[in-house]
Amino acid sequence: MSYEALPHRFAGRTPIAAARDAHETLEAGAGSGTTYRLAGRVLGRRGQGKAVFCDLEDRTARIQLLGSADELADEAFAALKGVSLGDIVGVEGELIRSRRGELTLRLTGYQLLTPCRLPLPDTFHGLKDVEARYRQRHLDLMVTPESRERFAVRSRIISSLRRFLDDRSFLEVETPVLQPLYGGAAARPFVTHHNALGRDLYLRIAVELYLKRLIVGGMERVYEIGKNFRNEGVSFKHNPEFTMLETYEAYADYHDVMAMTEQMVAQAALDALGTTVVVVRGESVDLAPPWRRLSLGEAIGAACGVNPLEGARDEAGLRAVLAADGVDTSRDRTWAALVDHMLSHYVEPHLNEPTFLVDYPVELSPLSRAMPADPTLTERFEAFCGGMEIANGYSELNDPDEQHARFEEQAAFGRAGDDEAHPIDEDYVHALGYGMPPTGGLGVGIDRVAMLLTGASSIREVVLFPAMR
RNA sequence: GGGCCGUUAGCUCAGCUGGUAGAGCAGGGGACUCUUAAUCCCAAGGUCGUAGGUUCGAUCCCUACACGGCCCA
Repeated sequence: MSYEALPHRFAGRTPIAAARDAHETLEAGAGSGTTYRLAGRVLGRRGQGKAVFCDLEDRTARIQLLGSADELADEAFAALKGVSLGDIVGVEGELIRSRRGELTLRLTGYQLLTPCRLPLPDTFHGLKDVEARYRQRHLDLMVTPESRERFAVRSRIISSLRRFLDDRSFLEVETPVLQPLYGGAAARPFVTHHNALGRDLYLRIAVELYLKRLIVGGMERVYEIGKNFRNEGVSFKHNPEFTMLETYEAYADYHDVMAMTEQMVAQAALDALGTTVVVVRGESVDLAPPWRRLSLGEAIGAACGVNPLEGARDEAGLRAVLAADGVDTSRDRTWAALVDHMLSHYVEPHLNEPTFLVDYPVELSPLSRAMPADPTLTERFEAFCGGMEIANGYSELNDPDEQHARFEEQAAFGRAGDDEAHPIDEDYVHALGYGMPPTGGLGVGIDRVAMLLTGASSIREVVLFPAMR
């Protein structure tokens, strides 16, 4: 088969679902009198000699085709008899319902548009090999309807988030992926090199510090949806590149941001699924506001008996609590790292319902504003659902001197062996010197939200081409 | 990083106590005018993840490694 002889286009086609929907009430054995042109991939074939039945599938639906020697030209019928599973074809004919009750296009025209030259996976059992589904996503999408739907949900989530923010006068912006200095999160970066500039650059681990410069500049409400890169292990909830939404709103604090977060995620669920109720790890969970709010210290205290945020910073004491439960703390170099470890060990896995943990220690939150009543804590929250962190936000620290001091403290953590400590960003501190209004900021892990709304138990199910070894 | 499990035809899977492999679907050829996991006939398809070891003989037992899954850290 010469590709040059194959059509370059197929005009006037109707989505299969639209053709089906228009004739749902057609009776068995009856014709609709309506002619359609359909195109898609052949995923089933049942030969009958002088009659051929196929199943044609496009993005919207599947429908049966019936081609008979009586109604097709000899050449077209011969071509149809030679069809292979997986071939992409264009057809034309009257929509009827077969005697057995199946909506069917009775063909008067048939054209091969593109052949499938390789054998398809078993069209009955589908592609079961998880590794093959990730490495050859095109095959997975072809034969796994659930997979196609999962990525359609993901797409609807992202458009819902954009609509939500656009409706509230947020401006979508784009900031550098290649950065001279990384920041905005506790993570190890990827390093690359710019030949012409003769210097190393980092792939961003967050967009936070750039978006806040825009707030200093007076943009007031900004957001960015894009890839972040973190040079860390992969797990069911970690991919080295992942999609994050960050928003910054001038004149708002973390309470405002929490309210927006729960509304925005609930709206995304409504837009993507038609409901705010999702099934998470076997339990039905409602994402409708308001979400539960718990203080971080009390949540840890309730789970293990020790509230690490009460009294003095007792590094040895926390280490002993974790060690008593068999947790290896050898890589936790600071008191803050131990608190973070307690959170992820005792609390996070059990937060199935949407929950805001609030009031994080200052050592763990170098970019958040301190609480007036207790400067050891900050106006910060993280949102959890399904045992995962899905969002993080705070009242933004806008005091340049305090920010500089926090960076210095981070540098000390770095010298103590914390390889996720923030580097000092003098340029950012300088920008704060021009005055950043009181601001509330937010980061949302889009992949995690997509997992939540699709019931996926691995991030690889919601990332089209996940990182594989 | 640790533990457990898996890797056999393009796909889904069998393969006993160690004797160099089978099925269904797909792909090739043929029959069939209402089938829908269509059916029937014929032929073809394999470095049993990789490398060692034990053995007369290894898909099978042992070791290491690779890749993947699940659980723990």
